Order: sequence, then C-alpha cells, then structure tokens
Amino acid sequence: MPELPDVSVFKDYFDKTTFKKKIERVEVFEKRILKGTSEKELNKSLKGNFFKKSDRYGKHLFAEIGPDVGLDIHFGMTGDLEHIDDLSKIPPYTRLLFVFQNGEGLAFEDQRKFGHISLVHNFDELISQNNLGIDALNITAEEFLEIIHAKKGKIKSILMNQSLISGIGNLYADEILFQAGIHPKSKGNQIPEDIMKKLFSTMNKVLKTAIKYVAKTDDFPPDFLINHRKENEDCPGSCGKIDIIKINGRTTYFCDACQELY
DNA sequence: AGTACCACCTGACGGC
DNA sequence: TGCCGTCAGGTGGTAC
Repeated sequence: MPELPDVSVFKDYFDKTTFKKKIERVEVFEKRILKGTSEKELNKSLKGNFFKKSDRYGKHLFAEIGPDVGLDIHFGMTGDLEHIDDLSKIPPYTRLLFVFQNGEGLAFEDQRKFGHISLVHNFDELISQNNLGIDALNITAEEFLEIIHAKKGKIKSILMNQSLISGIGNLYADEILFQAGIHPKSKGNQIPEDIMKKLFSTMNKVLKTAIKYVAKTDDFPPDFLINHRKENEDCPGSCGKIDIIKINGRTTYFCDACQELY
C-alpha cells in the first residue's frame, strides 16, 4: 500500500501522535525490521529524547531525534502506524513499539515484514543510503523531462524506479499514466514533449489529490482508475474496457482505448 | 541498459 | 469444509 501519498498521511499521523512526548523506550518484536541497527542501539539513541520533526522523502519517513540522529522508516507493503492509549492492548502485527513516558505508545505494524527501520545521521544520509532519486512532489518539470527522455525502458518502469524519481509505486503509476492518456509500455525517450508536460502535471495532480483524500482510495473521484482495477471493468472514461498486463512482474491496469502507445 | 526471474513474508481468495 | 495454487499497492539480487 504505502506509496508517496500514504507516507504523507503517515507523516501527519506521526507528528500528531508523537509531538512533545518523551520517549521512554523502544521495544522490538521482530528483529527483521531493523536494518543496520539493534534494539539496544535504538534505545541508546532514543531513550529520554523527543521526535523533533519529521519529513517525508519518496516512500520514506524521516524522524529526527537530535542534530545528528534520526530514524529512516520504510513501510514496505503492509506497514502502518497506530497510536496506543493502553499499552496492554498492542495491535496484531506490531513489529516495533515506541513507548512514551506518559504511558502512550506508537506501534509500527507490518504484517508481511517487508518494512524496515534504521538509524541515520540526517535526512541527506537517508536519501543517499537508499539511493533515492528526486522526490516526485519536488521534482521540476525540466528535471522530470530530462530523466525520462534519457531512458529507453517502459514509462511505467521508469516512474516506479525509486532511484530516478522517488515515491511512485504500482498503484499510482497506473493511475498517473491512465489520467495522462499514456500507455504504460511507452518508451521513455519516445514520448513527445507536450505529452511529457502533461504527464508531469498529471503526476502532481494525482499525488496531491490522493493526499487531499488522505490516501483513502475508496473516496477518490469516480473518474480515477483506482476503483476500477478489475479486468473487463468499464473504463471510467467510458471508451472501452480495462485490460490487465504484466510490467516488471507487476500487475498493470490500463485502458487500451484512451492510453496511447509511444 | 533493460528485462526476466526469484526471494523475502503472511493472509485472502477462488477453484476443485 | 478443506487443501492448494495464486496473488497482493515494495524492494533487492542475480543472470542473460
């Protein structure tokens, strides 16, 4: 689930639920989640401190603790955050728990254990360590065009490549290409300039709209592809039927009638 | 450089 | 009802 809009929502939730709360300890229930650190080291860095501020970059959440220490939180496929009032009621799939001195907690849940949490020195280190390209909501039109025109691969693969542009996953890649009227198999270097500009503005529009709806896809406007992800479903543009193909091994939904192949 | 698989995990769903 | 294969919105590695 967690792509850029979801992580943006997690950031707001994180800020709201950790603000001004002193960290008493960190409990790790699943070591696999930790990358390059340990429960002991985490506690050493966090105990007695506060989360000062957070930032989102791509699909990552950066939680700053001190001038030279912070957390890199990645939500994998099933990661989620849940604030806890009662520490005796820890949600299922809690892999790590921040315990605050006021008796509250924040659970990092992750059913499939693909998420991870690591210690980083700062925001820049998070970006370089994960080899992340420019954030999808901060990239300029010029940078966007340049990156995509330099690639001969399929546009959907390019959009999903976190080291080129970071934040877009399978779901939103399909949505953006659908709304921009571009076939997902189009080659990056063959998309005309004006279509590229449309793709850029569509990417911004889709991501911002998703954030506006708190990434709750059920509430998205009916002309979005997102709630029509079924084979043979009518295209929201009522021009044809939704097709399914595989790109990069990922299920891809699109409308052959309104998405042009370049 | 681009692509095609496999792997990591767990649960839900459809077919038989 | 029960077993089994397949699939899921992410990422990383390997090999052609």
